[in-house]
Amino acid sequence: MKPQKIKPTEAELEILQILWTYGPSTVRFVNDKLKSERNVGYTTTLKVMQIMTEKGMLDRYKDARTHIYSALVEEKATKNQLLDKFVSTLFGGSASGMVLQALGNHKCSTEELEEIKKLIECIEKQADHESK
Amino acid sequence: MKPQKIKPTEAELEILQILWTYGPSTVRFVNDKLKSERNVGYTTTLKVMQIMTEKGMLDRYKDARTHIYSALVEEKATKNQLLDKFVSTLFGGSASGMVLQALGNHKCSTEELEEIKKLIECIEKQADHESK
DNA sequence: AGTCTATTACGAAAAAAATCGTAGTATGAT
DNA sequence: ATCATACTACGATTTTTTTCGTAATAGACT
Repeated sequence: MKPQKIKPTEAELEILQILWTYGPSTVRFVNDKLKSERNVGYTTTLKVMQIMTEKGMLDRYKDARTHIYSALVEEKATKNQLLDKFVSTLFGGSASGMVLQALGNHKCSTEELEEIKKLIECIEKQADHESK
Repeated sequence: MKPQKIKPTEAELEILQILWTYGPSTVRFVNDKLKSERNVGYTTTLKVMQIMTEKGMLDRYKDARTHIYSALVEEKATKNQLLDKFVSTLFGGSASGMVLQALGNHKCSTEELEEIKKLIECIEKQADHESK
């Protein structure tokens, strides 16, 4: 089965991000989180989440008088797909090009940099093994 | 002067990418490039480029019977801004989180990995100096 | 001059996304 | 039972983006 094309809109992505971070939530909760960033009405958020449910991005169940929504699309897979697209549109498919620009412009802590280095070494070691 | 908010749409981004890569071009050229990816009519591309010109993203001058368009928005700055937004929407602002996921999932050549490592060491060295 | 061709201008339509008002419904409190 | 409250459902509107048809224009060719 081909991995379905996930193509959330901006608004949908914001909502997914909240559900991924905090787990299954009510519309009220999601809307409150959104409002800490920008102004958005309750029914707007509700509507978007209803549409997402129709599209199969979210699932929901009734709990007392409210609905609890949860993300059906998997966080890692979705982000990977978006990352892919981002890299291919903006960096001609070169992940390293994107990484170089990201590192050059964002402040990462020393710990974070160390973690990245560690991962690189790990990848290199693997490649080394495979080539034997 | 505040750096203007650049918010190209998908279609606009594709066009910018072509202009950044190949330099000032005609609509015909851009449309041909686009068509190698997906189907899009000539007047569609023309229209988008005209709108981009109105918005101040592109500039153009008349050459014989055609127009030559060029990007007014700077490549690096634009990509940085988009990267910023991407990181903040999808990775809670953690550039390293994004980098880790990117490296984990894209194949980078050994040379590319080395280049990234080099950059990291360079950044670390700088930080070290500054802290003295 | 008349015809062909490549391009631009203009406007409209279609499609996609975001927004919100209003009404209905159910629960809990008085 | 009545009222207040907190949701949901529904539909409509607005805004943004994409798309393209048609007509006007200007060289190039004969």
